[in-house]
Amino acid sequence: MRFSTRTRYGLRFLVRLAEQPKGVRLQLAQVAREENISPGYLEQIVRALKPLNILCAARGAGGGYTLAKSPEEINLEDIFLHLEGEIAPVSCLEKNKNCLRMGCCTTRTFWQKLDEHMRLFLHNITLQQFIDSEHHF
Amino acid sequence: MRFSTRTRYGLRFLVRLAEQPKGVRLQLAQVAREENISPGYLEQIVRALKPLNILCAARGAGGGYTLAKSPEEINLEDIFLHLEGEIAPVSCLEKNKNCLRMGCCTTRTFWQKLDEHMRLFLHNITLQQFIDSEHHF
DNA sequence: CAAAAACATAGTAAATCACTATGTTTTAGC
DNA sequence: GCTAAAACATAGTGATTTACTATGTTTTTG
Repeated sequence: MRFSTRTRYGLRFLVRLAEQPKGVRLQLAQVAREENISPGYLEQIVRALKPLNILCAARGAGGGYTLAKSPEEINLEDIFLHLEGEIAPVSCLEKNKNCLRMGCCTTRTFWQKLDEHMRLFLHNITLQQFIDSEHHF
Repeated sequence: MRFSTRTRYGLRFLVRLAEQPKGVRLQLAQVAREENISPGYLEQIVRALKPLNILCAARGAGGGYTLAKSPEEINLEDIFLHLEGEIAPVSCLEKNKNCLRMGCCTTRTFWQKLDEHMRLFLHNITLQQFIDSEHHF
């Protein structure tokens, strides 16, 4: 069970944005340099976050990114969902895939519980917790 | 975030053994047939469980496997550890690997918490819960 | 001693991962 | 308006991992 670099890098990018005072833009290339992440790769990752609508992008020279919401309104379940593709721990649980063993599988319910447990954990963590020393882990 | 077929198949094999009355042996090939798993692959998986010492193997004709402990003594954390290799959600947390960003990483503590959370969840689930309708998920 | 089962290692096709390369489009500043 | 800088976008690619298969050896029962 392992999360990809996509999720790790993406999260670090978002934490960087969350650390910024409201309205202050950060450029992707700069974050990539500071975080030691390949700029081209980070661009792909950030693009995957687009449909989530938590990013404000300014194009052109002097552009950059800000968060479209405040950090406490952004939870990790959503972020992980967009970066990992799906969080489901086993392929049997993916939607649009109905497992043949569904009726008889002794382990299916377990995997569902694990999935729920994971989602709940991630749902209750917001970007705010990464920057707030009070709620820091 | 996804668990491999190794873990899924291995778990199903162990649940099969747990379902059996105490002392009743099951043959790997039979389980593989009934669970629709490649026998050769299942052998590899079962071999990975060996160091855990939860299996009793009888070699030779008429041989097979039983559990070496009662199902409520076998928890999923141990099983997953042996089947997945390591449960750590990100490579930075693996032992014998000291991440360069360790001191400055804003997300490391989060990954540690996720790791602990996951382990605790798995630790509190035993094979018994898969066969017991009372404690069934 | 033959068959059946566990034990063991090596190889392999397919998929996934972690990028790189090569652009296009938009905007700020001169 | 032109140029540089930044976001936006797609395709390709080498390395690694996954999910097996193939080919045995060893042990035990009948």
